[in-house]
Amino acid sequence: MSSQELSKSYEPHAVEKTWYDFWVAKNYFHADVDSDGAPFSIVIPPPNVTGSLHVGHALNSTLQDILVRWMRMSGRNALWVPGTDHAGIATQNVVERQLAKEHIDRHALGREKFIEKVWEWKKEYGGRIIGQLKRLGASCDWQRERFTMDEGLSSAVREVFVTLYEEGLIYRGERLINWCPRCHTALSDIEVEHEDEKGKLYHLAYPLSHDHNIRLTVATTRPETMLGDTAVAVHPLDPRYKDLIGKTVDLPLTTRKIPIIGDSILVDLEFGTGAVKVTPAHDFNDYEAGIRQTPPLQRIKMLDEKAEIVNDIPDVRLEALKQIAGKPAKKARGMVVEMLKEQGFLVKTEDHSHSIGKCYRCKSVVEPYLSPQWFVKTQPLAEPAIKAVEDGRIQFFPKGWENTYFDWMRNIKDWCISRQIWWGHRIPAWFCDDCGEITVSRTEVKACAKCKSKNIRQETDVLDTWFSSGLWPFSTLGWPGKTKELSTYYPTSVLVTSFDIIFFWVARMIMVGLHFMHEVPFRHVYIHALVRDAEGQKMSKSKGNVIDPLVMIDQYGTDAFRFTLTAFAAQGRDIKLSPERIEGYRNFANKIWNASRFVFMNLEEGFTPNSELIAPNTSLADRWILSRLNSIVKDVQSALAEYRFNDAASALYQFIWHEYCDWYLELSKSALGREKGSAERKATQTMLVHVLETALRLLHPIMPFITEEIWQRVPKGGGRKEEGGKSTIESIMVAPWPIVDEKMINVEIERDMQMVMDAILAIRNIRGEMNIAPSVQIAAIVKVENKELGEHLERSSNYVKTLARVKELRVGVSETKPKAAATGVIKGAEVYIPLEGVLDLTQERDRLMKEIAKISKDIDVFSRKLSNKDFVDKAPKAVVEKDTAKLEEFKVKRDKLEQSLKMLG
RNA sequence: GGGCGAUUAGCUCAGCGGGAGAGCACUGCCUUCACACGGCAGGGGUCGCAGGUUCAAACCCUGCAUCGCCCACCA
Repeated sequence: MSSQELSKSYEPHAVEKTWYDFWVAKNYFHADVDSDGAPFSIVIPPPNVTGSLHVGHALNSTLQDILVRWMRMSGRNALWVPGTDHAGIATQNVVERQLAKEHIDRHALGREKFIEKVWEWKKEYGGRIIGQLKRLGASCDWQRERFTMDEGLSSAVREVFVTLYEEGLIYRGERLINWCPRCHTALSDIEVEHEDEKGKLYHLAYPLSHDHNIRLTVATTRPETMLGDTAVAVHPLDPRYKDLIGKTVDLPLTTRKIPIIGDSILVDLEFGTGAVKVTPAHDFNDYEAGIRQTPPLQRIKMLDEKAEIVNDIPDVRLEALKQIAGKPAKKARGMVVEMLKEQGFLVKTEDHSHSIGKCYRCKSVVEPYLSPQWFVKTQPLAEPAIKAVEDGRIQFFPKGWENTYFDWMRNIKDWCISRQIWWGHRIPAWFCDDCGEITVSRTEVKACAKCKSKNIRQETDVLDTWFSSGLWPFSTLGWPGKTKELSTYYPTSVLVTSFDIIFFWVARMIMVGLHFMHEVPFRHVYIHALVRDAEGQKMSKSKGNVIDPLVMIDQYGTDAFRFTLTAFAAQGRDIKLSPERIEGYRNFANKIWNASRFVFMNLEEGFTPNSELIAPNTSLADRWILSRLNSIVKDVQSALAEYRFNDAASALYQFIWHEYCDWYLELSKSALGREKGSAERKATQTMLVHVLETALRLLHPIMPFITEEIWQRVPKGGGRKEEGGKSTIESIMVAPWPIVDEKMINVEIERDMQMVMDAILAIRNIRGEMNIAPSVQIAAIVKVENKELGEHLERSSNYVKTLARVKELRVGVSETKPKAAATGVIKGAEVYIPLEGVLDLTQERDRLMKEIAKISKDIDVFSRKLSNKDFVDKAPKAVVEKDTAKLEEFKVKRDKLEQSLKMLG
């Protein structure tokens, strides 16, 4: 492992694939149910098969990988289950589009053939995202990869469906649902996105049946549905209209008379005209009002499943309807408005902005549509699910998301689970054409359960894709079988996901998991941020601001990319990502690389670290870096345990760069300069290796590749015994996680080291301010307050000489300031630099005056504070004492500075 | 309409009761034998606004403003 083998900068692409293949070959990612160690398990939020890796996946997977690698190193039986989701509508759309390019229509192809095509597509492209996860370094157990339409998962789906049906928690019924006219399917409430849009508010005049001279004006944004009106509602207390309740109006364009009803929920006295047309088959509020009324209102269907106007409305003047039949809703609107206008029923039109529901997959405007669908009765499932979070069996991180969860769960509505598409789990229900009975079964049905007729056909609808992903935490572990995987890894330890699927997925997993497993699906839910572009915009293809993770990986390396995501993964805040931000961490990777190069360069051939030398009785620098290292071990550990990924990352960054590299490596140079084989050199070499090796292990979960690449070159044998015999370990991935050694954390050592650092900084500061060239060696004189400090500094004079480029250092209690000298003041001492030769009196005077001004400000602040009686009386004693001491310190410092100024003349 | 979050150095953000911090950017010096993807030194902020609590407020409370997100049936 000679240093020549290491290039001058880290080249990620040369090593990433090699190590990933190595890990796979060694089977390190595989979790064995029989292995020792407390189980730790995560199931991946299965990405859509249609997807390719975007930054959201990259963040999500990086965080999971960090947890899994960390836990695996910590000796846990760690499992990360990967897989993909069949993503019903999304995938069907993709394949449809692909077929359209070949001028093939799915209806012409037929259901069976089309599904075959989708499978073919899945086989060819469905694995793409998995390959991309591997480039990211994800240590998933690929032997356990699952797909929501695998045989096993499909039987889990069927088991859950049938059981819920038998329990009366799944029912079929005609309800008003959200219909996407483009996808030709029902959607659940949360699959509808509401967007504000500018539209028109049309005022229509409906003549009273008993007196056509009096007309009731209603306001509507959707005039085309007026043909389906079955009532006009007014507020029962409205003095304008209350006497009309019970009378009827003649519905324009039709021959129908519809009642005027009173409904205080539907009608807002303040809005519009105070009178509302009621169309129960095409509006959710009207639908509710229709049920609420006694007797319930008729529901007249205007639209068919294509959201086209249909011709089955009773009692309508055919000429009006004939014209618009078969037209899409939007087109019909214009035509109906035109007709109303011609016949004098349109009073006025005004601009109006309101929110419009759109399909979350294709952004088409959804239509409320009355049709027979399958539903899950959610309330009985929601109650235990709410309780599980209330009593802490499931904890959200950050906790604030629990409120979001509660809000939704406490107002949950039945879940429409049927979709009128082809790709997905076909609902296991059979309709009897003879007696109308519905037979629901776990197995293929041949005859009607009631009349035994063979004249049956299976439901053509499939299930909402979220139905199967809701079972993911246990279906992937072999349920409904009673597998060892289930008993070992369920409940899973933590779910890592983003907030936008709390309702879609998290809530449903909790409901279904509790119902079927009688145990929560996961103990923790970590909700991470959304990744946005540098301006805080959501990334989208149309905006062209998408950052492709694979491009970033190509450009900066996987580790730099992962570290960036981790460093920005603060709880409760979105991540604004830009390439420049990744560049900074690419530099960090390079820094680690070069620090390692330095260490290796300074080891003799065949060097073996001697763990005996890692003891608290070596040099100050050694003891200091050990103390710092152990603090960091502690910090990283607790940060990860609390999902403070950014804190773990910045602690490591700070330690490795600014403590290990900036100080320790520099400090080690004097010891390394000793003759080969000397005790001091050997101890320092051991320490360099030990700290590097430990830091690599701490960093490995975040930066798996570079840490492995370097770790493989680190001479082993120097680790602490309780961390196991590292020399036999083949990979950092399976090396033990560092354990903090509290004894090594030593505040006195850190304080002593601080004094040395302060002295060095003071001298460097003078050099910088006075513009003394680095090549110029200077003399330094330190006047210390007491003998102990003097001895201490004396012992560390090598450090000061090397790091501050001092050729001669004098330390003593009775040292005095030479005539033309610059002064630096540190705690417990004064530093003088004789300025003969380079002296610039004016500059030095300026510097001193600036410093005096600064410290005078501090003194002011503290004097004022301490002369405040209330403060002295009421503040804690320790605080007052601390501040008093500080004030004294400042005053002494100022006196010294003033003295120096005087001496400069 | 309800809820949540944000507002701190030019930018991105940490800090969440006791002397305002980091990274990037900026300025000066340095091709010092690990690293110029570097080193050393430095400049820069009345912590969104207005009140209040407190001996003490970036931090707690109230209100306001701006931005972002989520939820909700406003015809």
